[in-house]
Amino acid sequence: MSRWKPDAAGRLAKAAIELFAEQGYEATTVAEIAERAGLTKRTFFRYYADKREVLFGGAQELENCWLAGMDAAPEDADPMAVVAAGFGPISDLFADRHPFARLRAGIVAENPDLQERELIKLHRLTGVLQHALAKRGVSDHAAALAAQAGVAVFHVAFGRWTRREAPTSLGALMDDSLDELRSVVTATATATT
Amino acid sequence: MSRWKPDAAGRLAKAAIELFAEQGYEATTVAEIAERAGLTKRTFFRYYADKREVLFGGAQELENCWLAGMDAAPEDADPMAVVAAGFGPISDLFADRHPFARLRAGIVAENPDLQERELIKLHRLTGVLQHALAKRGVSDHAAALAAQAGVAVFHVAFGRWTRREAPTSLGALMDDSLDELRSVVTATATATT
DNA sequence: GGCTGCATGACACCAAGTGACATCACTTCA
DNA sequence: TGAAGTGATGTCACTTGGTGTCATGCAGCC
Repeated sequence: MSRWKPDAAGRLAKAAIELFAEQGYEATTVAEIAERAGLTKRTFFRYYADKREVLFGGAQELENCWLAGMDAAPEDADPMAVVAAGFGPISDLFADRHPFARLRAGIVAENPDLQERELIKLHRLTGVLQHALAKRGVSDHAAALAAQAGVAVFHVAFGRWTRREAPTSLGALMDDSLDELRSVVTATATATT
Repeated sequence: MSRWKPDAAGRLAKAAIELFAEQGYEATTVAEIAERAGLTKRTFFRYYADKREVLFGGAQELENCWLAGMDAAPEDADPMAVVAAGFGPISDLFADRHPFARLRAGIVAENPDLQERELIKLHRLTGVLQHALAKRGVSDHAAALAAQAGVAVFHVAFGRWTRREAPTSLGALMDDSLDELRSVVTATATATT
């Protein structure tokens, strides 16, 4: 019918973000999003399983990127170092997406449903990292803890990154957060008993 | 119009569980649930915010119960002991609900949406416990860790409890899980570095 | 009796999501 | 060159979750 247009998924995501930012998540309808993208509601659902998912398309990419980074870590690295080996690639992945991430974070922050979905994504990510560590021969407990810690560090750093107007390096923020975590944990360890 | 019937919420929950068990969660419609309870779809949504919520009505009760148990802990108890002080009351709370819990667990296990919701509930619960600990003067880090650990112990023990056909004591299972956690953590601590 | 408050029913409505089929552009191959 | 195939999209009808609104019946109360 109408001429073919490239990157339908991308156009849908862009339209969605814009509309969510303009009118709020709940107030915008999937049909509106599709219309702004020059497509149809039906087509929207061919690219995204549900309305929320349009904001979480990056999750898979993040996962792959992190895993790839971990694969590149030396065989004998300790678990936390393996996890941290993903920080660099992740930083690169998001390097040019600061404006998008900022907008997105604001939208998610205002809707409980979206926060639910984000929580799930982080949870799944943790599971994936844990599994990857386990396949490297890391013990179950250590893998679980390192994965938890890694995702927590990413989450904190990413939050700080999106809250800044001027885009700093996400990688630096992740390194900082990891340092903080280390000092907190060791401090607790000394103070306990 | 029709004669007044008591415990509408309870009847809805009962009808829902039955139907979910018979036909699956997705395959049963809110209208069906309401009809079996002798009510209307509209009335269902007056008692439960959404279809999933009918399976999570106990969350608030659990939360209150746990907090009450923690309140009863001695002023100078260490954080983990405070959290564990809720185990007794929780065990009592669920004492006569084993069949229900068993059915419910089976249903939740088969539907991703319901698992999402359960994850959120646990997450919220963690936050509440953490806050309660903080109000007692526990440091933020310790509160976060103790809350996480407590909820994890509850989750594991509850899973084991529901998987048993004969209802054992939930309290005993929680105590066991806590012991396991302790040994795992100390073992890791010694084995590390 | 009449008033008030509460739980519910009845009804219309919106938006998310899906299934089935048509259509258009583009490719391939005889 | 043209028929057949393929992939992305449109069209349309439909189900279901969820809500707003108003009517109705039952209770207690003065």
